[in-house]
Amino acid sequence: MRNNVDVNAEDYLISHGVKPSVQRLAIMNYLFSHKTHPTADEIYMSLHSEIVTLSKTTVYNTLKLLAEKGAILALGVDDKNMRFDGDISAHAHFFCTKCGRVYDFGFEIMAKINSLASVSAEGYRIDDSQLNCKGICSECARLEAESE
Amino acid sequence: MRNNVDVNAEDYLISHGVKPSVQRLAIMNYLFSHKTHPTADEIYMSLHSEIVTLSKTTVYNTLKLLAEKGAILALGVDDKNMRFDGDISAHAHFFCTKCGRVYDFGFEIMAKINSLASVSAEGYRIDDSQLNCKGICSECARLEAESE
DNA sequence: ATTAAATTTGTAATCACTACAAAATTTTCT
DNA sequence: AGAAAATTTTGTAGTGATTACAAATTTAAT
Repeated sequence: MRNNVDVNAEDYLISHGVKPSVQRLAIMNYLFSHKTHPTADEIYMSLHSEIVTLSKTTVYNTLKLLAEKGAILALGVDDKNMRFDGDISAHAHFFCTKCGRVYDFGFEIMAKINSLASVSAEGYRIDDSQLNCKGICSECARLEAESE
Repeated sequence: MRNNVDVNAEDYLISHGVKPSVQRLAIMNYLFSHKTHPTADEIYMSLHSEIVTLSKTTVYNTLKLLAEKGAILALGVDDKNMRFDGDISAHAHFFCTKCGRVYDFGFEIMAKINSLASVSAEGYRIDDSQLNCKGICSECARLEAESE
């Protein structure tokens, strides 16, 4: 399930209670094919060329809807922009404060966390659980080391 | 260490490499005595009465400085406002989407996560690690149940 | 005391995101 | 099919948290 390459976006939306439309399918497919955790603006910029009439408001509305329906993840790792992820399987995220890229990791760890009864045992009804990490990614660390 | 009631703010700042000042001490003490994970604006509003000359920019600057120095936590649980925490011990946060309150929990879980080698083993240099949860808190759930 | 360095302050700007209402599209009903 | 209702999309205008910046103030150094 980690790789939704062969998942049909139309069926996927329907199965999450979202009525498909040209715009919604385009956004969903974008998230399926771009594992970069894009911002709303990046999605808009990219889809704008193929759907000329697309509005930025629609992108925001759709992303909000998809997140509410549990079809995508709205990530809070980057405190400047919201980032979106078409992969809803349990995993953690790493935000590089140097290059701004968001990486997936910790699939095992998040599965373990979510399986822990104690997380939900404190009387709260948890709808969303995210493990967000920040720091310097390996590539940026290497570039930094080289330039010295 | 979970309760910094008896910690001297001046010593605390110095030990974190922050030169104390009237404003910095006031903000640090506010976070020590208010476990509500306040926003920058809430801190400003509250301290404004005792330090009349206080500027909102100073509050933002100070919070940023303290977070960079590791003296406080800048929380990304609430995607509208940044929340701040004077308790830097490893623990998770729960944001109630109904009332907006932020609760501490998962002290054991976060300690476990941070001790797991796999978290830092993927080549990234992790500086900050947060487990952020969202949902409905027990009080809001009770109020909702009563009104029905 | 003077000069330099660090800190604070206020205003103006930024920019991600949302509100809102009109326009366009899709669905429903007869 | 055709009209009416419901849904979706669009564009503009706004909001509000955060930052940029430069002047003013405070603190430290010579």
